Amino acid sequence: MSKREDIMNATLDLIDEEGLQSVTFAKILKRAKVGSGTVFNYFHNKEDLVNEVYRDARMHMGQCLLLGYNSELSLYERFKCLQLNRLKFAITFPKEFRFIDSYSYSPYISTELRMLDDPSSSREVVMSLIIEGQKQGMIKEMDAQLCHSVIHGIITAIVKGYYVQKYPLSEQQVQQTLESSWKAILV
Amino acid sequence: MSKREDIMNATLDLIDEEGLQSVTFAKILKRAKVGSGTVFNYFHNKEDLVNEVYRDARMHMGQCLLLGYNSELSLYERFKCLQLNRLKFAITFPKEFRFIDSYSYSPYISTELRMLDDPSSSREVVMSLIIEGQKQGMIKEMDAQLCHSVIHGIITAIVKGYYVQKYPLSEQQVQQTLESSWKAILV
Amino acid sequence: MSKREDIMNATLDLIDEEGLQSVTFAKILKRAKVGSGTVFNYFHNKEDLVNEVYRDARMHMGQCLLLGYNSELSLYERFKCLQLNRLKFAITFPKEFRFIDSYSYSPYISTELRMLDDPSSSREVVMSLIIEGQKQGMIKEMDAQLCHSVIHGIITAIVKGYYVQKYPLSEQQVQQTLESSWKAILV
Amino acid sequence: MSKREDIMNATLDLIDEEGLQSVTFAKILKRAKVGSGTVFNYFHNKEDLVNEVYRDARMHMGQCLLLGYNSELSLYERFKCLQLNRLKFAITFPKEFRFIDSYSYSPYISTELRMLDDPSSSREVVMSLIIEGQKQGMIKEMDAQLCHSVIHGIITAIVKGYYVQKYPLSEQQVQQTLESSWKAILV
DNA sequence: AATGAATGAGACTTCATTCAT
DNA sequence: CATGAATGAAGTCTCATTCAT
Repeated sequence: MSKREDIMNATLDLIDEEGLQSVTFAKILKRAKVGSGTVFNYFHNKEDLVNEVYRDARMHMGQCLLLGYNSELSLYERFKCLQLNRLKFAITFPKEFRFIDSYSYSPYISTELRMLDDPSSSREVVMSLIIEGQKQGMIKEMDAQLCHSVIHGIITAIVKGYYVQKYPLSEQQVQQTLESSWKAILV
Repeated sequence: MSKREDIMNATLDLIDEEGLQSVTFAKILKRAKVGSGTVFNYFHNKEDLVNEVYRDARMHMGQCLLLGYNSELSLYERFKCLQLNRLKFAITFPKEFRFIDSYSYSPYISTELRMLDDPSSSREVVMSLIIEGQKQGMIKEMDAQLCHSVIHGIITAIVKGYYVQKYPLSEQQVQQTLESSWKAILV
Repeated sequence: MSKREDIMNATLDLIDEEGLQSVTFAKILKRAKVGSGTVFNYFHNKEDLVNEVYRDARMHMGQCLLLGYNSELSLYERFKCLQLNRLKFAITFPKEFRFIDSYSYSPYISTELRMLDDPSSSREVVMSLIIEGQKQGMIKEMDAQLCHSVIHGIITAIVKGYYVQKYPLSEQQVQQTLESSWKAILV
Repeated sequence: MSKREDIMNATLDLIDEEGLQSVTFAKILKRAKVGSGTVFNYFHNKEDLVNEVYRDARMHMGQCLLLGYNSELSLYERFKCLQLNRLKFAITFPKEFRFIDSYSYSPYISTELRMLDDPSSSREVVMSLIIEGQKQGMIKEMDAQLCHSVIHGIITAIVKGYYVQKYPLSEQQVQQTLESSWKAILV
């Protein structure tokens, strides 16, 4: 693994463990096992490093959200695919998910990066799915953005509870969660 | 207003504006218009100050969440009351809400404080309401904590979208949100 | 003596001894006997500190250059006064003089400061004296700025030779220098 | 052109543009278009590189100062030749001249190098010319070194004014400058 | 109680230099 | 010879905290 990756991994780990505010170069260097100068051969400064880590996490999530998405499937199946992908991503890559969730609106993250759209723009996919459902009369006639917030918010809250071990997430509970989020926006 | 309050208000303002990580004493002192030594007459150190601000915010939210709660009302009305109270609090006191939402799991906030239960323990009220609904066969038989996460998550996501002006929150949209969260947990 | 003065004196000393480029805060702090933070209560950064030292030196020199200047005196006597004042300043305050001479065109010194005119603008006094002499037919008809460079250059070169002990500057040699510079610009 | 020369030229350019203190290897490497290791094949370290550049400049100036010098000519003509050579060198090779003038007494330049005598020792030529003139009763009886400082100082001051465009140096003004410096040391 | 000058640990960053390729 | 990734000593500067007034 390259030094650059070592540094980025160490940074993500530390952000997750101690919070962005308490991540120092000294800690990063020690964990990544590189000399202090090395970081600056790859990143212009600390903010740049953090932003690169953020960009990577966003790109990664963007890819995962659309895994196995098949526009031929029924509305409900597509909905479940997208919601499940998000849930799985959050569970499989908790550090990435938490970092994105916690710091997207931190002043440390540049505005342009925050606005970053996923590679294949999963956000757009979800939005158009909602609108399609509304046209079909299945999904409630409410602001599509609001709708999006509702279903996204459920997943986010669920995984956060899972992280702090308020409950496990068995197969059954995952299904219940998906159903809940589906029912929340039905007419 | 006392110096102590000046300091705490300035601190909350700055946390909301710039993020906890970039709040320095220098900025607090300037905004609160006090000398640097004064802070240490009221707070042991910076962590202590932040935790006091956090405690205040939590206490305040705890009070607001149960405003007008009447255990005589129907299950649905009680549910709406609690959800609406949370939504109103978030809209009326955005700085408090965001601070609590963003930093509850920051290492800066002491564990005991994070666990803090509201004065009249609104959390318990919500939980028992869920369990009561499940006994009556109205609310879906899923982990009560999970259920709680779902309805809480919807409110949180909605107000965050509102903060960044993805949509306004008209009376109608508020009602739609409450309905959504209710339907999300119905059998 | 105030800490601020301690710091400025230490800085001037070190610049003179080791050159601007090798002056570090560590050296300044040690010599001025102050803590590292103290400097930054008085100066915004290193460049600011150096510029303040430069400003002081320029102000000081400006005052010295016009000491005892009497516009009633004869042209030659006024000329000698000005030249002698510069020579004396250079001899009495070698650190200030060398600093000004060496670093006026260093990028470290801000442009505005470099352009700084002496309090009572000794430069203007010299220039008008030259022009007056030209009108009287005593001083050679050459560009007044060029004339000024000539007489200033002689003093500068002389004191630099004196600094490196190429020769002492006895009373007689001072007089010879003044005469030389006078003759250099006579018709 | 060899890499070695590329490096030395880049170094001189940068010293002139930004000052010795802010010249870094990174800048040199970029401008000279060589890898970082390459420098160390030619120069032991940074100080060594700078000293080599200085030596070259001094050697070059030494050669130029005696161009066309003819010991058969009259005292005044020889004087003018030497002074004019210095003036021309300064105008033709401003980077070399400024480097020598500014940093001869910098601690970066080794003492031995600073003392360096020109190949054909122009300094000695000027000095003996002065002494010869004094024996003939043409040049004022003052310390020969002082005398040397006077005429050298005039040229230095003139070209510095020219560099910052205080005035152009027309043929006439060059002649006036030479005359001035001659008159400055006449009896 | 209120102040703010002084402090120093520790943060970020630069840069000359090395060394394996 | 030529390269440039890696290095770490040393630099500048920040900031929470102390303490005499």
